[in-house]
Amino acid sequence: MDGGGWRPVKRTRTFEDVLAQIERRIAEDGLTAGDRLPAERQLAEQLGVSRSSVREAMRVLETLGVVSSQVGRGPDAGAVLIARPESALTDLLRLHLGLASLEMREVIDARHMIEEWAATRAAAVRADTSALVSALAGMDAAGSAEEFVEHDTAFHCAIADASGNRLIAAIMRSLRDSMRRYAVEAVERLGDTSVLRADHVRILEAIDRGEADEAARAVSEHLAHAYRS
Amino acid sequence: MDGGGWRPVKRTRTFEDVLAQIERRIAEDGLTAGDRLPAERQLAEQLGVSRSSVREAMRVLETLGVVSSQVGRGPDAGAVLIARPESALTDLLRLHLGLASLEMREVIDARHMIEEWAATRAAAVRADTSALVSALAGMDAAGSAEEFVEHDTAFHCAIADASGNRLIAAIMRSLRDSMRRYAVEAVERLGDTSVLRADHVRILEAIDRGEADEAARAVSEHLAHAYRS
DNA sequence: TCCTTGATATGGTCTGACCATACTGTGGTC
DNA sequence: GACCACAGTATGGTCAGACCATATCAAGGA
Repeated sequence: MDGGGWRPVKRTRTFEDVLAQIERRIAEDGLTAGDRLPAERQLAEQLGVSRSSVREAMRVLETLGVVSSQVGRGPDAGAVLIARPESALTDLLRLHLGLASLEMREVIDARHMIEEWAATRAAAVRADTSALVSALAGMDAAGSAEEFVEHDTAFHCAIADASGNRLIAAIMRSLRDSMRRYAVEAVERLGDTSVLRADHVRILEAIDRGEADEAARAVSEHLAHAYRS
Repeated sequence: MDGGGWRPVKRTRTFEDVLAQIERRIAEDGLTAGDRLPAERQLAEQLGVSRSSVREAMRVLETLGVVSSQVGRGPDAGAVLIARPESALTDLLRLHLGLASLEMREVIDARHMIEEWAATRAAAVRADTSALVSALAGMDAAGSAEEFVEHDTAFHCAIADASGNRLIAAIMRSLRDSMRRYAVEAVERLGDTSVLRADHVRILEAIDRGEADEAARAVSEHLAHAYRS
């Protein structure tokens, strides 16, 4: 038994303290993307820790898509706050797919879920579809499966963007990133992409007309065409 | 102009090299959750880098929910591969909400999307609902809003689990984590939780009977009851 | 006015040391 | 033989200090 005696046991690692302090500062000072954090050496001195601990905290923040570090001197140098959740999600998916703690099937299904939801929502809010139109043009001009997939990805991510939900759009982008190779193989297997192009037009028109149910149906059937299995 | 001359410019940081090497090793050796990585000092020597760089790489992997480091000696010590995408997603959401690069509205909507999809899927596959039943019992016994939300979260996460998609289940858990305070306030504002309880039973029964559409409807109406706005 | 050049602040990396922790093995004790 | 105390050791966690590469800035000269 401790008998009530208490001594200050260190339970959190130093870099976790640094993380908490930075997070607190972000909340209290209302920092947002574009603002700068103090330099590593300065932060270390302020918090009374070594620069190594500060650096480990910075790696965490960088991994989560919250800061970006630039070397050199000047207004753009140092640690700047950013808002790139995609990068973290992409790394997350890639590593967990590699670890076999996720299967491509699950990624595909999640993508299906998001896309149907986003198309419904985009149609409901009569979203601007100019980004979808230019992605369509890109696909028409594509000369290889890789190029086609590139613009196809842009088209489908534009649907997610059009939903107006940045979180879901970020997840969508990461999912597509993880599926990249898979998508290219699917297109190569398919050979003729005219069916996919027709699907895209149908989706686009449904969103333009604000027909939410038709948009969802069109997306669902399109994905069935693209990844029939 | 470079005139075609080429000199070996260092474009990636050392810890990124380490990350790539570890990722490669995971892929080539087919490592999965539970396997151990070499010790930091050993890894540093193998890769010809300093221990600091190895440590920064470990922080990244830890942030992404891929490794867990234990001090001491023995079979459980060192860096062990794990599969906890939730922790990364939870940190991601918390920080981006703090940075105002995400709004609670977007989190709520994402949660709505997932839950409807998961309920549909759970009903379609006639998933086991025993976890839902025990969460229901927990809610009946709850004495405070916090306690109620705790078991409510368990109930809704169990639906996501029942969908059979680990990625979507992990996202669901992180979303609920981020919404925790918000959910407690919603329940306190509501006062009487009998409507929510009835909704839960309706959802449970729909899933049990395999009625996918009814399950989705029940979830949708339940969320409207819980977060009417 | 423009360019050169040195000063400087920044992140990136390395070395080497020390600490706290937790297992491992050894040896003594009953 | 069974048990326990204790030294040994491998692990991550932290620190201090140094050096490098890079990018800007400021001073000075052409």
